[in-house]
Amino acid sequence: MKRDRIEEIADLLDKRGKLTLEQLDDYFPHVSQMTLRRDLFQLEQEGRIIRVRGGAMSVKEVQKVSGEPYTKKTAIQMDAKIRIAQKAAHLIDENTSLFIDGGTTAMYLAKEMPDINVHVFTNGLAVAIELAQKKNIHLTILGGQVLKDNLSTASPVARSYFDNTNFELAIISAAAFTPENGFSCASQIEADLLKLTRRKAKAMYMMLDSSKIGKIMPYTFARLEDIDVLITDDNFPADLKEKFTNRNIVVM
Amino acid sequence: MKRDRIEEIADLLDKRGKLTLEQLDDYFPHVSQMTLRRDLFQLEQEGRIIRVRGGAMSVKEVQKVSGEPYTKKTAIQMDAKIRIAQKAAHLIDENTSLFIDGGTTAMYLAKEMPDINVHVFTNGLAVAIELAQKKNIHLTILGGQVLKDNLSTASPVARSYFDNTNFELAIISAAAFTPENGFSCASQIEADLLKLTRRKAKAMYMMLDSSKIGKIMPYTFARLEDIDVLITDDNFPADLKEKFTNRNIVVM
DNA sequence: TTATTCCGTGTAAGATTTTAACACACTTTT
DNA sequence: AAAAGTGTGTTAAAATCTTACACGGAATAA
Repeated sequence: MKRDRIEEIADLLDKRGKLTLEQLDDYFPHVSQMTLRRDLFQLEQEGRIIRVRGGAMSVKEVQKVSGEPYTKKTAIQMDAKIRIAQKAAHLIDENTSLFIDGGTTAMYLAKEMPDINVHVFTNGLAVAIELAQKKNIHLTILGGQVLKDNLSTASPVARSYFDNTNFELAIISAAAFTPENGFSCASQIEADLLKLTRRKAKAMYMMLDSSKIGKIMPYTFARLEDIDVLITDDNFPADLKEKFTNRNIVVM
Repeated sequence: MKRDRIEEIADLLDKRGKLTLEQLDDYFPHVSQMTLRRDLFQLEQEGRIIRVRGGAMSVKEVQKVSGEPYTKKTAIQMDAKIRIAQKAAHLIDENTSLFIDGGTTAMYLAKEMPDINVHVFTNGLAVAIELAQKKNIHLTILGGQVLKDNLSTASPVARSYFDNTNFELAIISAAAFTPENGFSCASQIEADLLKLTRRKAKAMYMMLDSSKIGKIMPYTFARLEDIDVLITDDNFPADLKEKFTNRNIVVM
């Protein structure tokens, strides 16, 4: 009842970005402004909206605007990445141990992750911050030098972490992909880490939005056949999809 | 003139997250509220802040992860902590290497840090995110299990990082202090890290707001005489101050 | 130089929005 | 059945914001 209305308000705000109390009143003619105010107050407490004079706006909306290098990046292909992240989140089973990389797609995955009992290793600061909010997720961040452009860590020392840890699954993303050059990224040290990850993990899922296809970055860390599942969006080319399915790689 | 003030307001908001008009008025006593309002309006036009009832908040603040327990904590004694952080920031020289812990005071220090060429080691996620915004700061984060309540990392493996690194200075904060029990914190693993830090660093500066005095936490990691400089606020008791200065510890 | 315009600012009244306090109906607990 | 709790509406008061106008100084034009 009350909760339904609050969720509806949250939805509206996420869609419209910003609403005045008057507009809200039009949507909900059967309750008073005061009630709507109280709903907004509650949503504010939950950190989902910001109340501004005259009404409220969605936090998500604000997060879209952005100015910084990293946050800027998150705007590109955001919708596709969120959808990919949602698919990936469904693939994660309880009581497992997995690695997630530090890219922007991974950050969306972190947001979409169910709050279940899993152990996550990551080299992404933003990923870690997101996951830290989930009560049931055990979280370990790999140390090392912080790469400022993507807020991930990379360090030869990371290897020492891996010596004593195990995980079944690695869910990672690449900055670029071509069938010839495989999955590549911008930094050598990151490529090293991901290669190492490939060896440690029993399975590797790759998140790749279609904008990455055809691009080449300096350091290849995996080839087409190295992965087990490819998670992508609807614009993924059909002919390329065949190349994966021919090798028994699940494309979804 | 006008632009300077506007930029200063933007800076303040980025650091403090949110300010009321009254607080702004305290910062800028020589101009009227109306002028500040107009400044805020302009910053809003530029998309850098959001005006909320009573004042404004930084867009960057919103873009950070919202609603986590950590941000709540930051409200306690915020003003004192910021002042302490400002003092500490002035003590940092260019071309040095230092360790900063992961507490909330440390996060304010990170915000106040000048963007100079230094190498910073930290075990704080929030600290790292802040410092990552500064172009000239080399940043290394210690890996390990993430403690969700204070967004810092702790791990026995952190030791392996320290084996190959050196820093002149450690600037840390404590959760509690009494003359008898020294500086203490809530987690054993964190205490271990800080003890180790003490041994690695040539000098140790302690940031301690006066609300911590008289409290005792389970794990002591340093005694009164272990530190070189104590950075605190104006409410620091005079008799206690003497105990430090008697041992040639600078209190500021 | 002098006049004119523009810009940034201050003041204050008026409009708007928000809060606080109380009342009421309805549900759940004791 | 009483008591406590929850969700809601109404209203007045408080807080905040906007609007309109005035003023001084700097820049520009005559």
